[in-house]
Amino acid sequence: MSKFDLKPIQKNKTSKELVYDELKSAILHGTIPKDELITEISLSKSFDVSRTPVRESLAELTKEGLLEHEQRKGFKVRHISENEKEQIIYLRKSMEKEGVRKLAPIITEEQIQELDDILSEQEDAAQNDDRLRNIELDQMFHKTILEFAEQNMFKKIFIDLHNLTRVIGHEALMKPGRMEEVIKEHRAILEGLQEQDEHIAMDKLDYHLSNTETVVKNIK
Amino acid sequence: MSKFDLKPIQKNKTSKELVYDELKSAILHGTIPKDELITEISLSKSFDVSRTPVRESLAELTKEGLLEHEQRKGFKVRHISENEKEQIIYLRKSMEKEGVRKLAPIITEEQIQELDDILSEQEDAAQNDDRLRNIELDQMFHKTILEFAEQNMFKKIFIDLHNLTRVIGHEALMKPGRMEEVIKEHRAILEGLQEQDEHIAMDKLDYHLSNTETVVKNIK
DNA sequence: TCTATGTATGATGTATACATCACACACTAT
DNA sequence: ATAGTGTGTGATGTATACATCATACATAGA
Repeated sequence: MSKFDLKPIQKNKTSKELVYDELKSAILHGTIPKDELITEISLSKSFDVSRTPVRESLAELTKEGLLEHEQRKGFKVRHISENEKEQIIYLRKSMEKEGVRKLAPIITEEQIQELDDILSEQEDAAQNDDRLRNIELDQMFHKTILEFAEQNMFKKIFIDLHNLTRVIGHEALMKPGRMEEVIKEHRAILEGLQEQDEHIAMDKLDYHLSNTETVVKNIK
Repeated sequence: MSKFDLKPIQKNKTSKELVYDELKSAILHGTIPKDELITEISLSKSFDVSRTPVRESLAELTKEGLLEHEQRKGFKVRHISENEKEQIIYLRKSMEKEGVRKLAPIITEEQIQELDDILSEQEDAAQNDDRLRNIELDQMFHKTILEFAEQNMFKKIFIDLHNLTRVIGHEALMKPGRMEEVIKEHRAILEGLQEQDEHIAMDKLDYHLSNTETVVKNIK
C-alpha cells in the first residue's frame, strides 16, 4: 500500500460520507455521462440509503461546483466554460506562486524528501500508464506545497479548482507523453525549492501551469 | 427603496432560505457572540422549524467558512487568523486587479454609470453614518466590477472572502473616517476605469486593498 | 483515593411520511 | 383544430421518530 493515500482508510463511514465519496469519485473519474440526470431518489435507490444523506451529498458537491442543479429536473455534472478554465489557471498560478515564494526560503530537508517521494510515486504511476493515479499525485504534489507553505486557505481553494479541471477527464488531462512532462516540470519546481531560490521555483511553476492551461484548453 | 438591494425581495422563502438568510445576516452583522454555541436543535426552536432546514443551512454556512463545527459540541462563528487575513487580501488583490485589467478597455458608459450610482449610495450611507449599509455597498462595488469583467468564478470566490472579513464586525471595518476614505478610493478606481486605463485602475485597487488590509489586520 | 464502569444527556445521523409544486399530457368545450 | 383545464407524476421541501454515539458525571470496587 502506498505511502500517499488520498483517502485515508475510513472505517464506519456514515452513509453520507459513502455517497459523497463514491459520487465525487465517479464525477472525478469521468464515470458519469455528460448530461445524465441525477436525482435524490435515483441515487438513494442506487446506494440503498434514504434521501437524507444523498441530499446532503448533492448539496455539498453542488457547492463545490462539481454538480449543477436544475429546478425540478435534477443534478448534472457541471460544465466548465473556457472562461472558467482561464480563471482557474490564473488563480492557481497566483496562489501557488505565492506558496513557493513563501516556502522556498524556509523549506526543510524532510519536506523536500516528502515532495520527492511523491514524484517517485508519480514515476511509478507513469511506468504503469496509470493516468488516474497520476492526476491524484499531481494534486497531492501541489497541495503539499501549499500545506508546507502554511497557506491553508489557498490549499482549500486549490483543491476545489483542481477537482473542477478533473471533471474534464483523466484521459484528456494526461494524454500520452504528458505524464512524463508533468513529472519533469514538477522536478524542476522541486529543484527550485531545494536551492531555496523562490524565483526559479516561481518561474518553473508558472511554466508548468501554462502548459497545464494549454492542455486544459485544448479539450472541447 | 434603494436601487441596490442586496437581498432581492423573495416572497415564499423556503424554511431553509429563511434560516440561512437570517443566520448568515446575524453572523455578518456580528450579532452572534463569539464562542456562542449553536446547535441544530437550538436553532430549530428559535425559528420554529424542524431540524432539517436548519441542518442544511448550518452545513452550507460551514462550507462557506462562516461557521466552524466541533463534533458533538455544536457550531461557532469561525475565527479568522492573521495568516488567513493575509491570504484573503492577497487573493482579492489578485482577482480584482485582473478584473479591472480586463474591464478597463471594454467598459461601457452604462456600466460606469451603475458603478457611479453605487458610490452615490455609499455617500448617502456615510452621511447617515450607516456602517452596515456601507459595507454592503462596498461588497456591491467590487462584486459589480467582477461581474462586468465577466469573471464570475472570481466573483463567487470574492463574495465568500468579503463575507469572511465581515465576520470581524462592521464597527471595526468602518471606523470613523474610514467610510469616507473607502469612497474616495473607490472613486479613484472608477476614474481609472472611466479613462480606460487599466494600470491606474489596478494601482488604485491595489492601494485600496492595502488600506483594507491594514484595517483588517489591526483588529485583534 | 483512584480507577473503572454504568448511565443520563445532548448532539448528530438516517429513514420515512407527508406536503408542495412544476410540468407534461390528456381531455373537453368551443 | 385549438385554447383552456384537469390530473398524474416526479422532484424537492419539511417534520418527525428513532438510532447512534461521544461525553460528562456519578458511583462502586480496589
